[in-house]
Amino acid sequence: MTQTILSESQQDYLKIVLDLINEKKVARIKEIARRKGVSMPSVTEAMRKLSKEDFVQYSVREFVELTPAGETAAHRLSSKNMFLKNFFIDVLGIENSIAEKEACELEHHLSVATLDRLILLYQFLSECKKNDQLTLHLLKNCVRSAEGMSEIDPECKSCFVTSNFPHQMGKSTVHTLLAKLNRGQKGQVVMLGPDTELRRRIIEKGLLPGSAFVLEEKGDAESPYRILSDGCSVELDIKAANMIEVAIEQSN
Amino acid sequence: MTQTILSESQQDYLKIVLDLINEKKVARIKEIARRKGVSMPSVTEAMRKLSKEDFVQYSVREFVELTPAGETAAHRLSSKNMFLKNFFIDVLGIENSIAEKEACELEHHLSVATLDRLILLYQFLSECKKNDQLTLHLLKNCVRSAEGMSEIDPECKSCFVTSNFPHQMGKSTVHTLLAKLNRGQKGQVVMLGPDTELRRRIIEKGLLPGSAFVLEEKGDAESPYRILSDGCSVELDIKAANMIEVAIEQSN
DNA sequence: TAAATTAGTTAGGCCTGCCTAATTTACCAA
DNA sequence: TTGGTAAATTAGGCAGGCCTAACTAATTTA
Repeated sequence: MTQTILSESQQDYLKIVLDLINEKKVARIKEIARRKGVSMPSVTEAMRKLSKEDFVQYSVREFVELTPAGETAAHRLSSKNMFLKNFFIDVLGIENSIAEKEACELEHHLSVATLDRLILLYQFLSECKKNDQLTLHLLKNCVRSAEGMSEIDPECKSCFVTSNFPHQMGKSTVHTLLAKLNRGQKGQVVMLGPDTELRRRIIEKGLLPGSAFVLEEKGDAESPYRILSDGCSVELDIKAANMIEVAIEQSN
Repeated sequence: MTQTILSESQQDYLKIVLDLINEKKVARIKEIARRKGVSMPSVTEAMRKLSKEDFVQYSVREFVELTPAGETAAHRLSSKNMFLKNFFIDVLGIENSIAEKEACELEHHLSVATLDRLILLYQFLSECKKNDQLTLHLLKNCVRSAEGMSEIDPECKSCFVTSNFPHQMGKSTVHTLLAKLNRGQKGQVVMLGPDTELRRRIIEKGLLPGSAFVLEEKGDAESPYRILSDGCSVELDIKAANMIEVAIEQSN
């Protein structure tokens, strides 16, 4: 596996292409240029280069498509971005549009090790939600409010964590393990389990708390689970699938 | 004030120069090159450019010095770096050398707004230390340990926050406000107060939790406090000085 | 004090990632 | 079927931040 190193800019291109394909089915040079804020010739050039290194499939005057390698890279970046943004909004209480910008700035520079720890912190606060409202109130007041530090706001209703999750958005959900889902079921990752080694492998595949997905193929001891997240296919062995807590919509 | 924008690389150079001046009194081309991992001609060129824009004072074959503008920029970056590193180590439990590298990666891309929130989070955990050991234990177990998530380690002795502070390093300290110190006293910033506007101004000056300093000039309603931190002079009005909690060594 | 060593500079190049201007292609509509 | 228009490409340039090779200045050291 020749690990070609993608520059930040190249990764951005891949992410934009992925987004466009998910949103509009096809990725055109012009739209890529618009989103990246560069001129069309710059995009043409970049696509040519990415296609030479086999991250996109592209020939003159055709739509841009992602190769599996490109999809992997794009998805990785994209999910990091999503998580960071949620972290900033949910934990640090940063305003949406700023959080978005900040996430784009930082996504390239955050190592998996650190990301892992941030995820754990995020998960810790999720746990607190269940049994330690007081601490959360305090945290909210400290971190979020302008005049923090001393008073508790008893009116604090919104929660810190997972506010972008479906169950925070008016839908009623239940939690279960990914391994228990059936083919075709949709869900959203809530929590990754404790095994560090395994957790990192999952993180590297771009499956982070907040990732929405559909189960495409239910695996077993032999064959892997295959899920579709962000338009990208991700394979997980059963051990990993048993370590991922997910939220699914209540079926009643 | 013509806000010349410094590139990342240029900021790095300034920080390295500051470090060298603090450590070895003078900054030589060769040593800058070594630390930055570039060749000497690259440094010469960079210094020439920085000197043209008045961030360093430099003429051929002489030592490099920082101008006030350069010092400000360097100090800002440097303190951001220190804080991030501490945050990674103390809160996220990341291993020292990785934390250091990660801090260097991220320091350029973290906005003051986000930095502010991270500082508040850090301070929140400091507060917890006083009255909520249980939550900290949980957090420690969740975020730091490999097998997190479920068990509480009753043996957890080290604390999360401020472990790089003098009082964590075997020295006995007391906390007070910066405004109350006398000229010549040394201290370390522990906490910034609640006023967001003011707090940001302080953060922008590079005075963050963890910053060590000496009070050079005690101010009053008229004249500012002047402190020396990291070899850089920082001025604060009395309002700011009253908002900064510091640790000083016990004088007994 | 002359040779050797080390630090720093000059000159010339390279690569990335952009740009503008001019041209080509593709498609749509009359 | 023929313009017209929009999308994309080609060509040529530029700046930042690096590099190597060759040279010069300053400092040892013998």
